[in-house]
Amino acid sequence: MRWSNTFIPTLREDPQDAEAVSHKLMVRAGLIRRLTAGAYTYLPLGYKILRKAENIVREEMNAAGASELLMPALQPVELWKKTGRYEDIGDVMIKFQDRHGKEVALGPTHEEIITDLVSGEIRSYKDLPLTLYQIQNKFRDEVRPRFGIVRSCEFIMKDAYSFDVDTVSMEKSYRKMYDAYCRIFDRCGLPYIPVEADPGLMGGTVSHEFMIPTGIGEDTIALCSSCGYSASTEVASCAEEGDAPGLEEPPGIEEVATPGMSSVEDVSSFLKREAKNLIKTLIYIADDEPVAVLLRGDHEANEAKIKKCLGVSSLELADESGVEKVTGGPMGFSGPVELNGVKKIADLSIRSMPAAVTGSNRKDTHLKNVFPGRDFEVNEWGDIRVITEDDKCPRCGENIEIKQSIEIGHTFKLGTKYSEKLGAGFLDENGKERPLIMGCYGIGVNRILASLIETSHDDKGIIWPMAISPFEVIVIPLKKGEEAVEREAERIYSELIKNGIDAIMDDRDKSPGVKFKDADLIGFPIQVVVGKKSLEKNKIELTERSAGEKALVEKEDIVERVKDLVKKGRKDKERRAHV
RNA sequence: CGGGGCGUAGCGCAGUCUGGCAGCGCGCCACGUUCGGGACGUGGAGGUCCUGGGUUCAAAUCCCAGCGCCCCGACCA
Repeated sequence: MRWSNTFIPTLREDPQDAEAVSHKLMVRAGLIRRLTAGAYTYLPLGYKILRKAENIVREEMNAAGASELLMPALQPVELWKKTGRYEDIGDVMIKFQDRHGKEVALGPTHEEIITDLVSGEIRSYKDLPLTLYQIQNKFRDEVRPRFGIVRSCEFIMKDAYSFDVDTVSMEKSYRKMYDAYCRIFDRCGLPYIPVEADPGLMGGTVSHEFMIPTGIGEDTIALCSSCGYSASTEVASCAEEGDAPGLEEPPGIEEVATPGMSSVEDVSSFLKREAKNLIKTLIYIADDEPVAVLLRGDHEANEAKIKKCLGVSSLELADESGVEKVTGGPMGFSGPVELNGVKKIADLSIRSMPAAVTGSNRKDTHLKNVFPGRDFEVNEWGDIRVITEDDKCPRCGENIEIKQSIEIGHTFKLGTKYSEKLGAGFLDENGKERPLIMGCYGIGVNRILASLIETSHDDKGIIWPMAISPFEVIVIPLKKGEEAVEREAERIYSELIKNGIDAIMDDRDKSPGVKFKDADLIGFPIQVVVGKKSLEKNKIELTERSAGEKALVEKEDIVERVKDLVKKGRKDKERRAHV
């Protein structure tokens, strides 16, 4: 490819609407442009990288025994109604009516569609196991798209689905996909961490997220460097706090005036008590029943854990009027003391709290010296909070780290959630009808690009690994019109192409500075610079983007040297791939 | 949906407080000189100042309404 023949609009300055490094660099390097919030055009260079990432995914999926197919993005909503996810997914699914008045949707994911397909085609245990996948644009009407292509409303997902006769066999299929994911992310050069996660709306019992720790992303994970424990903060369990220090003569409850102090922050600074000495009381509506959730002031509710603990499917914070109805007092002054007729669920950390501060269920008043057990009873104790940096590792007790991450893949053991509802069964050896046991596996293909840039860049720009770079080599003749320089650059370029190396020729009539800056910004792994001065000494300059050091190479050797470097770069990925 | 910020040439921004000729840098076009880390000179093109309404002799600037984008939160497969 010649630069002058393609379209690589690089920018000197950061776009004003980007905050995340990957977003800024993708726009500056001429990889993407935004059309509207959450929808991006992939320019030629960006699209080329995307296809390279797709191909790695495709190769590993095929190697793991999965078969590629392509389902329509356009889907009837009936199937979603059958599984009950029509309601669950709500406005995230983009829906509209076709000309016949039929309600259709743009697929946010394809469990319903593939299960419906398979239900009509799979009859016998002899057809199983089976794993199918596709790489396709998905549509989700996100509440808040952000970080460029990290969370967009239209994005590219590899979604795979496995079908098995029983859970033992499903575990094998799951493991194959899990291992394939590790190989894919290895080959992409991504520092991924698989963590235990919450299956959420997808259903099933167990799921794993593949996370890339970065400065951005919407997920946080808890990591233990001593034992290797890793889990999404959605599920990471919190160790119970120690026993309450036995006070000789516990002081009695005391009322204090707290005019206008309705937040934990207000109350703690007003009363000069640390947030961790406060008990906050959140009123939730769980499956239409009000529940009081008690947490330490400095802790955050983990709604997934609360749901599990209560065994409910819906959980929503009560609004102002709901709080008043339940507690008799205004929002911001709720407390567990004398709060009757409502179920109270408390985090384990509450148990050992001495002389806590709580709301009184009356306006502008709080209570001091409240002791759990003595001053109020709790219906249910549980681990219902989000893990914090102050917590210890739930496995080994050492310190843990909380890291913001990009979720790049997610694997689920679905079980029979979809197959039962959609009638996807098979006949076993005994002629008995049984539901298919399913798993599903997603990779955000565009997130591979964003994650790579987040984890691999410097102040000059992107540093691509050989496997995902838009081109493996850029050839830069320093001066347009200088015959010897141009002739030599052309020779090297055509030799590289002949040798199957993915090279680009910067044939623009631009100053050397511009060419260097652009090459660094885009981040081609290898730069071959042909200049008059070194050419007079029969030398060509060779730079590896990751190291940044220039080397002078005899011009007779340059093609071989580049070939070696490219091969080595490609080999690295293969070696990692087969560990 | 709540909080904050932004919207002026292709891109990045100043001008808005205090109303009075539409500006700067980069990029772009032409010519010339240049050519090893974002060259220089000369000349030039390019505007719905987000949209609509209002106030005023006069609005990018003040007022009202709306739209779009970004960040934080809520939400999330």
